[in-house]
Amino acid sequence: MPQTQAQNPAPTVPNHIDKYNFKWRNSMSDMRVRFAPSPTGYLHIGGARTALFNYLLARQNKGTFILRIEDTDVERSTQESVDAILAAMEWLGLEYDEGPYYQSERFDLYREKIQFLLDSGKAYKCYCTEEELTQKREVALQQGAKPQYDGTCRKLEQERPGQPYVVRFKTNPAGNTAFNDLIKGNISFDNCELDDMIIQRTDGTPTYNFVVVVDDAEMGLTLIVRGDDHVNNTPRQIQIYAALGYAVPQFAHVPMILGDDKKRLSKRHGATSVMTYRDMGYLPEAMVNYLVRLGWSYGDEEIFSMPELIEKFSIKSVGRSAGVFNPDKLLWLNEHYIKTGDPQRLGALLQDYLHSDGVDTNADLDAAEVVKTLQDRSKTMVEMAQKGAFYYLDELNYDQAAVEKFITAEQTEIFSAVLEQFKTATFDAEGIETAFKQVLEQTGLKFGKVGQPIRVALSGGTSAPGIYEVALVLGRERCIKRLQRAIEMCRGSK
RNA sequence: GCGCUCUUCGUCUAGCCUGGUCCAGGACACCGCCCUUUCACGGCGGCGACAGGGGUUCAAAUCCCCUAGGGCGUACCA
Repeated sequence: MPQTQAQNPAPTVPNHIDKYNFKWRNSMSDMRVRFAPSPTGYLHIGGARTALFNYLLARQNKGTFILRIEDTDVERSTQESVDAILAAMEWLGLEYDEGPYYQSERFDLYREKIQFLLDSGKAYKCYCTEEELTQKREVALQQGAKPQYDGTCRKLEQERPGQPYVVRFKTNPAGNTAFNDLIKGNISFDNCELDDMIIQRTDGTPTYNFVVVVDDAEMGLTLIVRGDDHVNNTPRQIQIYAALGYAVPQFAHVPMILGDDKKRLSKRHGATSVMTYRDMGYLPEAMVNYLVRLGWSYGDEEIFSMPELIEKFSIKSVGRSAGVFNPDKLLWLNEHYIKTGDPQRLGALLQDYLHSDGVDTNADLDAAEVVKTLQDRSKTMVEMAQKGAFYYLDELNYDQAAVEKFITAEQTEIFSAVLEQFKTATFDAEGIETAFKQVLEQTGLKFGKVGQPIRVALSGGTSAPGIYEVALVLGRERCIKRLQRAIEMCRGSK
């Protein structure tokens, strides 16, 4: 871990207000950024976007992207959540350079820093009980006053050995604390709005607002990009940086993502877990593209590959207002990436989705060719699997209505004619087309008459890729088998 | 309540800093037409916004003020 403590010199950055002689980090060079999720659930849309922005910035500036797991709340943190977050980041292609660091493994460091604050009179022990505090808060709220800690223990003359306590940070009550947010601009808070926050719980564990400062500083972070639900925490964190003698990094607070009712995005708005989008057949590049465009833009451009993003992304072009998550646009992007994706790669993916549907893909079919016939017709990989299952199925799931209409005694002639042609035709695009032309000549029918019955015979339903394509991908053997089956079915019908 | 902050089509946004080129551009969605062997793809077109009110100015989406609405925070959660 780099030693970054306290040697940061002059705040030459004009961006920064430097009222209290805080030491500001002063450049974007050697950029170090981080994503610091707390492992209390899966990686959600909002977290993924924050991670993505950090990743992009790190790559663009040839900096370092650090992953840190904020698991100081031992009660709510789980290993499953860590695994889920790691898996989601990997899926999205957000590779980190350092970490994951676990805060739960760094308690010694935090304890040391808290002791330092205690020793230097910048923090104090507070013996107020939780009940007392909530009561005071309620009273204050009722009287229309600020629900702040009243500082009872701040003035305590001596310690009370044996009595449980929390440690509070002694906030500077005078003046104000300001910072220049790279997204939101200058933000200033009157210090009287800040109360003495708890930095160590009764059980001895440190709290978020404290450890986040220690870690961000100790890990040498130059820029903090995080959700704007943290802007209110920033002034108190800045005071801690100062008290600990750390240089203050730059901040960029990313606006929240809202649901369609303009409320903070949550489960009741539908899927918010990144990984469930994979399960629903979304491609990671679609998710990345969607996420980055939510709150950021680059002229009129909509489509961005990861390399393009690394080149074009800019924190300056990130909007200041919250954005509504729009599943339709995500779907459209997914459709786009499926349409333009590499058939080979999509073919491999398709097999996985097929397997999830219980379809055996051990047939001698070229998955890439299968994909090519379905790319223009599928918005998701799940949809592609549904539409493409018929290629692999030995026993087709016939659409009843289609069968009653198109696989009847009077179609037998068509099936037989095509069957005969297929037996001898050259089985390539041209050969198949010729075979059909022959049939049309023989029977004197128009393609419209022949097409649907054959489509149903080969695919089981009335909606499928073009007949020539289907026949070609299926290959002679399967086509013949399916046509024979259709003829049998015709006999069975009246 | 208090604090911070935000406000251009239903949604994501361009434009705002450096007023005129904006009776506001793009994208998704929606609607219509065309293409078509099914289903799709695609092409073309349409609908649709400067939150409201004052001011400054020859001229305001762009500058100033007020109002309204939204989001976040106000935890021994992160």
